[in-house]
Amino acid sequence: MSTSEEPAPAGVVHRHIPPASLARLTIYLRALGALLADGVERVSSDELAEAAGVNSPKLRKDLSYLGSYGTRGVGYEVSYLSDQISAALGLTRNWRVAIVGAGHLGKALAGYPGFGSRGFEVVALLDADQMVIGQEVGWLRVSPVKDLEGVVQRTRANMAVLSVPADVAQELCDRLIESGITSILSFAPVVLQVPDHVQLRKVDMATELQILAYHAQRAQASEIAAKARARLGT
Amino acid sequence: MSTSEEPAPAGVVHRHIPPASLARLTIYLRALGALLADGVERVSSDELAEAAGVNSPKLRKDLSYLGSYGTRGVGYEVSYLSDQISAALGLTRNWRVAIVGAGHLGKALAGYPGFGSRGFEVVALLDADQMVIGQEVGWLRVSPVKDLEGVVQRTRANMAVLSVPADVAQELCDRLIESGITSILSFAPVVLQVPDHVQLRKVDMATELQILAYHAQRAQASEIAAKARARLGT
DNA sequence: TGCTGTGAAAGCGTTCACAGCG
DNA sequence: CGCTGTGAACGCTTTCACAGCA
Repeated sequence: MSTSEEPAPAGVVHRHIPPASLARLTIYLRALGALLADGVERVSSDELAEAAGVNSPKLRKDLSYLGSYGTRGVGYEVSYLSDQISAALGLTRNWRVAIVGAGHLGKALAGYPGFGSRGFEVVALLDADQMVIGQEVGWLRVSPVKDLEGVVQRTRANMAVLSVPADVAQELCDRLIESGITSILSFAPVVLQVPDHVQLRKVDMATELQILAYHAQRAQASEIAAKARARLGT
Repeated sequence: MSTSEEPAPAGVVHRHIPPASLARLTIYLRALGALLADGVERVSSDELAEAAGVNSPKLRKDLSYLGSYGTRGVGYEVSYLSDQISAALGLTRNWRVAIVGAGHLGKALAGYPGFGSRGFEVVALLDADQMVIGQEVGWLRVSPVKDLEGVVQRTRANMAVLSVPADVAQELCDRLIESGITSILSFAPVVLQVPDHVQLRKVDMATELQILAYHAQRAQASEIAAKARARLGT
């Protein structure tokens, strides 16, 4: 298990964690953190699965992509498993995040608690608005987005968050990539074009709400249908 | 095509759109809106797919879950297709959204532009902090979260957004459900427990960043491996 | 005996090639 | 002839049952 595909350079590089598992591993990590804070030393897959809101075979399968870190008949040691997941996700490195756009969203992100911890550090906060530039937000001062390239270089940022209006998102995305950033998390409600070597993830609130609306509408519709059927039945 | 499972009460209820398609349909809708604003009347699946960042067979498959709204040899009429997707997603109803938590994130959401349009209306903004209660945010005044039940009832909210700290999220989630809300979008970094009839969706920035970190780490690792190989090769 | 780790089967989602109309 | 609509094949996820250790 947990073989590397090449002679392996120093650290163990795991062979491909499926995207669906990857997303859940971050949830397990958070649940383990909570257990650790509570002083819990061991968990079974059932308990951890419960805390993470999944079923236990799925959790065990997910963990099996990393290796065998449990003890049969006993369970998992909380701190050890937490470390192993962190390592597999690349959270032992220190990621330096530049937040582009210092509106309410950008400020919310800059102040996000689970952000500073877990290997992420916000090293820059940028905005185009003269009224906002120079403001202090937490430990940071808002830099002019005009100087994006310089700021990225000086702060050695290696990740970026885009929290800007849709109409300027592509332009700023291009400039980030030009500056050497290859990992971008975008909150802008537009489809961004990026080259293959750049990792782009999107968070889209409009999409989320619309999906909720779809389910709510269906629930309502089938409720109405049920009532109609009941009326006809009696 | 597009059959309904029961005698069909008034509007056509489509038989189950796959989750993955559903998420993409919201993107197509946005792209169609942009085309509409530009005065474009017709699109081919190739063009729309390009705008939405997917390949065209996938787009056509997605649209086929709704019905056959295109013209072979020609393409799709922008406004008609837009209406059909809106109808299928339940965006013809008016959704009344209560935002719980008026920190930076809550305020950002309250002011979100693509929010007011497309059938969503923010009808309440609540917070626990005395300093924030009573503040005006856009057209709204922040209400005390203590009166959540009353506010939900008075405003006839039928959806809620949770933008509160993790430690109070479950409690407020329970109160929302108690108040009759069955669709909740949570930004709190915790696993929330909800009954089956409630639709809960989560947006988790920590998860997104960690997924980016994983890919960035892998890219780096394989780069290092490549360099090592190059050195050994020469 | 108890709980982990995992192959094998079932269920979804995506891709593709092409049939079907305008 | 062009572009849509779709069945069938493929690949990825999830589920399950149970083999494997402590």
